[in-house]
Amino acid sequence: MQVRTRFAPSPTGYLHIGGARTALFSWLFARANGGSFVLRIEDTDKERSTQASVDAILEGMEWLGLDYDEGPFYQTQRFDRYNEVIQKLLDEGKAYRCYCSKEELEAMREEQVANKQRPQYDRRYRDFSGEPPAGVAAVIRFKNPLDGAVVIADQVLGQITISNEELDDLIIARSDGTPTYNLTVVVDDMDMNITHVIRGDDHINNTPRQINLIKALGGIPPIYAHAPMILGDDGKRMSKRHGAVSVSAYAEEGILREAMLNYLVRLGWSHGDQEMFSTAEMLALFKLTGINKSASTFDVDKLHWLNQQYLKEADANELADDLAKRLPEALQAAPREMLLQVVELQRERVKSLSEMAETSVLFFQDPTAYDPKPAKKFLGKASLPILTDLKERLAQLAHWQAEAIQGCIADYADEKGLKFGKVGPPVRIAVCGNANSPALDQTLTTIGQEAVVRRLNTAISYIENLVEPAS
RNA sequence: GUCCCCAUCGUCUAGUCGGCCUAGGACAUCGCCCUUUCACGGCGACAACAGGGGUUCGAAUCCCCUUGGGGAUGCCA
Repeated sequence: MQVRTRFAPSPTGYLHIGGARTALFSWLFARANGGSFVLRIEDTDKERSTQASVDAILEGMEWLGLDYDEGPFYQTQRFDRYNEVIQKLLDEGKAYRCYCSKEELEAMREEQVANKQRPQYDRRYRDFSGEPPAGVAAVIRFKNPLDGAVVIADQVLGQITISNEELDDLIIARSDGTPTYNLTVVVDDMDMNITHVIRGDDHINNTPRQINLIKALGGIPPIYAHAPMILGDDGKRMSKRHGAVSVSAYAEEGILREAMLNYLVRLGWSHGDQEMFSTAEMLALFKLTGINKSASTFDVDKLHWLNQQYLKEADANELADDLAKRLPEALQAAPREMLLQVVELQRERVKSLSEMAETSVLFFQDPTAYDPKPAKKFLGKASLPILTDLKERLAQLAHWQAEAIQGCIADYADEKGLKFGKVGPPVRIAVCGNANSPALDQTLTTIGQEAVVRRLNTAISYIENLVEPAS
């Protein structure tokens, strides 16, 4: 059997973490089994669907590298087909028109809740044959079986049984004639020959309705696999409240694609104790049975850790390209060689590319201010002779290389009977503006002799102009 | 309220059909080491089988109940 999976988002927002993981699972399962992966946009809710959301979802998928073999199909372009199916159901007596208004249904629900009954449409029009009320636009409802039960053989949750008594006659076409979700999913999954439906377990409750619908249409239900939800750090369903939940926000932050995929795949799925998975490994190891049953919580710290791991391994040229783009505009023309050096110095020190860009400005631009705390400590009158002497020596260094620079500073410290810890920090603050920069010798090497000397001069005049505090 | 699902460290999880689990790994946190800073790295510490009943020679693993959490209960998907 040719495996066919699908990802079927509704375009009512960006591609969020949960959706991305569902897509990843579907994609992995299709690819791992030599099957096809279909993308379908479920845009039947015209009120909430937007083109911007479609674009955002497509972009997110592309960034993640989740390529699809067919689609994107848009449900709004398949209304003729849905109407055909609805008509067929009507003709066969498997569906009927219901003339209840939204207000009536609302009142019915309220009364049932007040009487501690389960809210359910009372099927008053199920066998109606009289004269329909005038001026009411009907909805079309599916005649759900009245007894028996639906059994779902879920690939991750196991067997789930739901009594038909719990299910009411769901609306398959709105009063304006447009089809609703449960109908369109069923028609599409059948028409597109979907064999495995992998989706979030918030859909578990829809599954028995859909199975009943499929059976009424003479189809064979696909195999279902409901992945647990991803929750925010407060245990609630992920939403904007929890900070960045869109995949593209992480792309912007400078999370590597590989890190994102790795994080996503480990959220609710595991293979023993293994933490790191390349895409190839995921494809080789992914199985639906490895998916967890319980919901998991999104943890951005672990994502960042993973990102750092991938940053260490990433291609230097690609990182340099990205770094240049993220630098302030005036600095983007920095020499390639220098960008590559900066990447090497920074890749182990940062958790994201945006952080790398922020902390790398100092290589390309003289400090515009000194970090107050370390400046107060190391850029005082006491440092003046050190900086002045070192500036002279560094300016005369014939070979501007890390080893020579290191030797120059160390020799100076030796001669003066100073510890390196007395000499290094003032130079660091003077040149970098702050106290947390990469190894001093390599940093100076990368910044370049001319700029270093210039920066030391600036720091020297800064100190000379300091108003000596009354002591 | 009703229905469905879930339940191991703060978080992600390991835990092949009950014994090798005085519960392992990773992130986070905290120490120590490395180090001119910050990181990286190394070593170590802290930290969990929700509770109660069973079944069994033996249960984190099986059953039941309770509790807790999530989802659904839409002319949203």
